[in-house]
Amino acid sequence: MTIYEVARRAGVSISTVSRVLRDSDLVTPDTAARVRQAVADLQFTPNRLGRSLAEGQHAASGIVFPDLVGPYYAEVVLGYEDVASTLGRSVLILTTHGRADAASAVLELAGRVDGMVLFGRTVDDGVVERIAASGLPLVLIARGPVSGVDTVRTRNVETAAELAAHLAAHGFQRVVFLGDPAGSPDVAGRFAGLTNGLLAAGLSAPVPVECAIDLAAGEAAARRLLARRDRPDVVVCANDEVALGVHLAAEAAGLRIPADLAVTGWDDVLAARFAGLTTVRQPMRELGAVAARWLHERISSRVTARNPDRGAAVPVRARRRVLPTQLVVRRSCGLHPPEVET
Amino acid sequence: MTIYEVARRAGVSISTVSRVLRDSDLVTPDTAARVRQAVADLQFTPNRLGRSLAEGQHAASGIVFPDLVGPYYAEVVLGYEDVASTLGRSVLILTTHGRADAASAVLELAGRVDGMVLFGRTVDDGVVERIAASGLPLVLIARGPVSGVDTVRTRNVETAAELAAHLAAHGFQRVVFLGDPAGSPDVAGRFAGLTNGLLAAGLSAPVPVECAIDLAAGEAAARRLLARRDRPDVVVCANDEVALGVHLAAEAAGLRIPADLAVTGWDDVLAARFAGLTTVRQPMRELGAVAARWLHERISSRVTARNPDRGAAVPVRARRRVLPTQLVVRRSCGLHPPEVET
DNA sequence: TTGAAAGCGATACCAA
DNA sequence: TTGGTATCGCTTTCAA
Repeated sequence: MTIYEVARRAGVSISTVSRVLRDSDLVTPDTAARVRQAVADLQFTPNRLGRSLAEGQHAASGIVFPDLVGPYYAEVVLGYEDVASTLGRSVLILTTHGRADAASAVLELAGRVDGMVLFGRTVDDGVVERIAASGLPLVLIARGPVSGVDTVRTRNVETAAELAAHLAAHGFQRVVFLGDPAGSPDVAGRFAGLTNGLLAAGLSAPVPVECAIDLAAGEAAARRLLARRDRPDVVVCANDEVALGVHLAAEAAGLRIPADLAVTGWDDVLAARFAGLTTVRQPMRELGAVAARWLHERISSRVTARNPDRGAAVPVRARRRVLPTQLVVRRSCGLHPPEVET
Repeated sequence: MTIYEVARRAGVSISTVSRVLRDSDLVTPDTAARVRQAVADLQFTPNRLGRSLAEGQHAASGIVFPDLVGPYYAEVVLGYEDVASTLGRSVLILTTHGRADAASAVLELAGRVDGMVLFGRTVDDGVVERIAASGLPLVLIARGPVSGVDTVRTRNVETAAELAAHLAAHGFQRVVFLGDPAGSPDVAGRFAGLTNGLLAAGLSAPVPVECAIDLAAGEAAARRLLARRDRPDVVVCANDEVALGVHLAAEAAGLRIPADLAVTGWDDVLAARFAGLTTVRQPMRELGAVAARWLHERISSRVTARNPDRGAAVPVRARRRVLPTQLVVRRSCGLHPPEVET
């Protein structure tokens, strides 16, 4: 079923059918009606490929995640999809799963979209630079900046320092950080902020214990940690799921939280509320929404052969935005109110 | 940057470049090397539109959700994306948000993919039938069957009846169901099973109280419910988020769970574990994974002009699969072990 | 083994 | 206001 059959049925040329389809006003109401009738009769839907090829536009954008496990990514997708679809763009998602061929998958995706959003821990900066150099509009989420590319992230360092101050006020001494700072910029920022905060409070730097970002890993790591003679006072976790894993391990070991062990997380997922977990709230949907909006602006202001110069008012230089985060104190970090010196 | 430039640089025709790109063995290793060199030099990536148009294949599939809020959908996407991308298909997602123009958005998506998965509560059967009639491979999730279309769902009725029996054994009398059976087939099944189970146990049918499927709605509904003189013994919720909302409302009202009020949910999200919520576990990832696999089979066995008859062994008749679910008893439904008669 | 050329299904320019 | 036709970038016969 193509535009040719519609044209034949309506007794017009394909040009006219195309015009009617695009709501051009260069068509007599009468002819337009005949064409529309034919379209309805044949239940015709124009083929996107033909259309996109001719227009030089996919009318789609992509978002690349390292992984899709847990509420964090789900919320980001949600915010992204919502905005992107409102802006008339289809959404393609891709998960790299830390696979070795992630780069080729991302490159392949790049060929299907008018622009894309890349999370940290998906592909390395070399790939990002290559794609950026190809002229494809790009927005980065939760990763270090790449020259010339917009970046959105959430505040890690400052809020982690705030958390550290809070913990210091509780009087904790032995602080362990559960997570892999080398694994992601977000985690690195949290670790750095925690370190800063503890040092500023006159305490020693936290001990980092490498741990993957999921409940099972947190639980396993905590099991080992809690069996040690020099059990920590408080375990600061890279995210809530790790913290919830610690929670389970502590429970299994017969330790009470926070009496025997304090725990903190990051993200403020739903479960954190019910576990009474002290954590940091991130505007996850907003992260996706901002990325979608920025990407759209970049795409629609792009100067191409077919789009000589619409001259939208988008800054040429790369934008950076850091969304605010908020410390959420619950019972897992100790009895309250502590004597916080502010 | 097109195949023509690569051809010119390598000193061959575009046919040859295309062959090399497709790894055809009709090319001399020598020529192939020259072409690959040119491809590398120019950092050439073939345009997907041209390719798809020529092949008559998108190499992509879509999945349509009513909404993306909460862990349930996130897990389904995860299972879906994982399988689809492994099978070499890009994934497009679309959320209808109950919008009025959902049908046109879905139809538009249909033009971008080789097949798609449709959740319940997205578009009505008329649209599904129309798309199916157009020949696009389809798989339905969590919705009533449509003639000729594969359907995957999870067990609702039987497990809800099992839950009912468990609650009856606890001795509860006044059972309220929080959720909208008319709103989705899943919820309808849960309500029906609950009713069956209670009646079978000699109790009266549950009272349905309409409520949207989210935490805030559950909390609000519970606030009203708990203020009433004839407060229920147990509130059976359409899903976990509603149940967690009830949890919060009960807490706020100074009621203890389960002593003053029992609550149950559905889905077994992470928070359920930490809230001690009795619920039903659903294989959500598996739901997405099965849908992705079935869709792929339908797509690849489709007989088209370009694919005369690969004759893959896919049944012609529509398949139906009901994935098993599992009752997870925790403390929110009462002190244990109750005297369950089995 | 390679190349020329005919599509694939739209859009849009240029004439009429 | 309409129609003819080149074009988008690639795949794939059909010849050579």
